[in-house]
Amino acid sequence: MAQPNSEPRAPLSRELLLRAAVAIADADGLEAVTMRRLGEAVGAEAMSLYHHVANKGDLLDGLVDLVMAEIDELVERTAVPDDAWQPAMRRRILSARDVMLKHPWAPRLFETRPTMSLAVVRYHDQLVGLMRAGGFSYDLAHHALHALGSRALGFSQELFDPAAGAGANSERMLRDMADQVPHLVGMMTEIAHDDPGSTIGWCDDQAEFEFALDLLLDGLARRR
Amino acid sequence: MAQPNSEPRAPLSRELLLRAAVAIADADGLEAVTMRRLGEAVGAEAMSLYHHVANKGDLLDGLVDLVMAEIDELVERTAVPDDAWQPAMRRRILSARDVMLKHPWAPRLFETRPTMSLAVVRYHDQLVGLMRAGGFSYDLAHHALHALGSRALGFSQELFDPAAGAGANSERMLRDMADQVPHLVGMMTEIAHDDPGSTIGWCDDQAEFEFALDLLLDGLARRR
DNA sequence: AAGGGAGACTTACGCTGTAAGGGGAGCGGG
DNA sequence: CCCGCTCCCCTTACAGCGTAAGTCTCCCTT
Repeated sequence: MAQPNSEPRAPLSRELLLRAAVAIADADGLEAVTMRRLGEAVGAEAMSLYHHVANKGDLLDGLVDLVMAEIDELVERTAVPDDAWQPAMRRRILSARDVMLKHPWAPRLFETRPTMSLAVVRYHDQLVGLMRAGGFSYDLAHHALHALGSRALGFSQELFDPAAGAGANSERMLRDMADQVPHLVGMMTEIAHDDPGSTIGWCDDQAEFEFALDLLLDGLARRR
Repeated sequence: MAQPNSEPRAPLSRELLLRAAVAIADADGLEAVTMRRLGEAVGAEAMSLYHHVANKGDLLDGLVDLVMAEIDELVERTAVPDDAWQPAMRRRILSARDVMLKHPWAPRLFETRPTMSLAVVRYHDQLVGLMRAGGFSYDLAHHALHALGSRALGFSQELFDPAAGAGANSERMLRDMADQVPHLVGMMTEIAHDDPGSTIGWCDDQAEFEFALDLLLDGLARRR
């Protein structure tokens, strides 16, 4: 008997924990990432994890860094080096968005973390670098970061998400309170009429995101 | 002895609970609003609160409605009825921002709530109404809501908040990693040089918010 | 072979939201 | 007049959270 233990018992490193945590978050959401559940996923007890991460905050910070690395990787893979500043920023931000869409829990995580990781700071630094190369003053680049806000990282909290309203009956719900929100009902029915295919999911998030992004970038181009 | 109980024992209504919860959140943050702490604040046990709110989610929804009511009240008080759409929206959104600044926990609460309250829907409806009156198509108004995102409600998550980084040494921290983020260091030092008064709090959040808002509104005006 | 440290384990504490059931005051009907 | 019903508020308890503290068991080094 070469293996006295029936369990192979993987070596249990910080990397392993982070990847397992991503898997849990992707599958069941960020709130499902608990120390006990993570321990179970890697075949260990909750307290054993503390030999590889300082505490839960450290683990979450590790997740942020992992997501940022994924963004960097995607940016590098799609890089066309000598773009003008505007398409370059656009590409970078849309790459970030692609990664965020793969990890729906990431936006909330980024917003919740009390400190900003070095990876996030470096990401913004690179955006400022693009703008500087495009002739921006530091002052305008500074304004630009604030104008973009979370959109710079590829997301903007969708407060106005009709799909969140109990699924398929949200359209009906809106119609029921037609007297209370006449303009929204008008807006929804008209837009749904133009594109009768999808009444739920009646707006294309990707297109909306790009519209808003271009609105901002165009405005900045005009002020440059 | 007219009062057999030494404690006056207020009647303990939903309104009372909500107001006490706001007080706790204003004082110690949203995470301090627990059922036990709230019970203590109103002189009752935690479980007694469930006679007036369905559960904690219901309580938080009540807080959202309370904040929205405060916004509506402020908008009504500062209303100058027949503005053009752009200053009207600007005023409305900046009123919302004023309320959010009074309740720093509100943005996170709004983003965290799984469903959108009627009050929030009505707020957006009124924005669409303003845009319609200003000649917007429903399609453009729809784009506009997405472009504004959380800014429509007076906040935009400040991911890039230097004050969050351990207070007064964040400038020094940035300088220490100058080789890693050269553009940010350049930006910070130049802007701090222009206004040597405040190195921490070196950017005026209100001005930045208004810059971004106007960037968006101007862009929409041009596309109208 | 002995010593030591790394990495896993067990136990326990205080915190959370809330399910379940007990008790007393006020009030309406026989 | 008094019984019983209905509100409120109470106490108790449970499962789950992050994690402090202490213990055991290998394996590597000297």
